[in-house]
Amino acid sequence: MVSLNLDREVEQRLGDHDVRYTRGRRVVVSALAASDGPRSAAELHREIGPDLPLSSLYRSLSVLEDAGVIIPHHGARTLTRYELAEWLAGHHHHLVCVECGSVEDIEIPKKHESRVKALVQELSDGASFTPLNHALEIEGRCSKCT
Amino acid sequence: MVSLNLDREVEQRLGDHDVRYTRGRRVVVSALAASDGPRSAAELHREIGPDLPLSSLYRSLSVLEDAGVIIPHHGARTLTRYELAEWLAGHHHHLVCVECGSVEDIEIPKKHESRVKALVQELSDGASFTPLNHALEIEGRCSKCT
DNA sequence: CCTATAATAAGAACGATTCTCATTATAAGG
DNA sequence: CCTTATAATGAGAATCGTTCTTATTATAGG
Ligand SMILES: [Mn+2]
Ligand SMILES: [Mn+2]
Ligand SMILES: [Zn+2]
Ligand SMILES: [Zn+2]
Repeated sequence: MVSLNLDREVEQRLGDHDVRYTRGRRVVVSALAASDGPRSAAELHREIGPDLPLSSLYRSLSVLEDAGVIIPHHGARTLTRYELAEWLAGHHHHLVCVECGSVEDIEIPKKHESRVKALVQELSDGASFTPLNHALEIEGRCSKCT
Repeated sequence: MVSLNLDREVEQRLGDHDVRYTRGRRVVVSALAASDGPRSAAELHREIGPDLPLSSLYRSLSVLEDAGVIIPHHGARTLTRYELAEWLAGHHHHLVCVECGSVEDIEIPKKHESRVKALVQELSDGASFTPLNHALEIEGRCSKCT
């Protein structure tokens, strides 16, 4: 899913935003690239380890979001999870478990995707709304929680 | 959108959960029934007025959620908005403005809805996921923010 | 090397939400 | 009507994720 030149592309993008691609930022991007779904600051901190303090992790997330490298996902109460932006990870949707709160990426076949896209455009037109993106979130129970 | 017997149905549901349909809870349900989209505690408090203290409002929201009368929506950072559950308000989707954060309800024609539903089922099957519901969130700019 | 600027890290501050607990309202029996 | 047990309320403290402040450290150029 993730480009082989991920670091190259992120470096480029951060350069365009006049910020450096530092160690802390690299490790965050790397952790998100290895995830099969969005991750919260706490989850990333657990995964990355205490070498990257929470305050620094939060600031890295903020910088990466401003640069458009990652995007926030708000599927759970009082918790923001992040994932690589779609220009890096590809367009996809989510399976959200109502039991354990986990969120997993899911891709949908192109033909279905184009149908959804057309529907989104049609609905937006009818509401004088300018669509930029759409998210299909499927809520239910994951295989572990069944 | 909302049943004419809303109060009747909510009263019934709360009774099944052994909680009373008190004044505070009624005013919250009424405010949500009058909204064209999900509302946060702060928004409801502004709308309802200071007669219902925030702490009571929050507890009313919690009780109503436990009873399945309202459901939380997590479209905005660090903020939970609530709306009437679908068995009361009907199934629908959302237009989310990335500029001002507002969220508006939108209904989609039945034929489209059934297509989406079929797609959701198909995707879930392929991931051994048990779907309970789905949410199509259209992100973009509302008419005010264009 | 120097120096200006950017990034980091520790902890304080903040805001939304939840909890605690003393007070008040309500329903059911007597 | 009273009584009494239970439920609900409201004020404020506590909590938790997140953001801000500020002193220190790292880095890119000159
Ligand atoms: Mn994702
Ligand atoms: Mn809605
Ligand atoms: Zn699960
Ligand atoms: Zn708007």
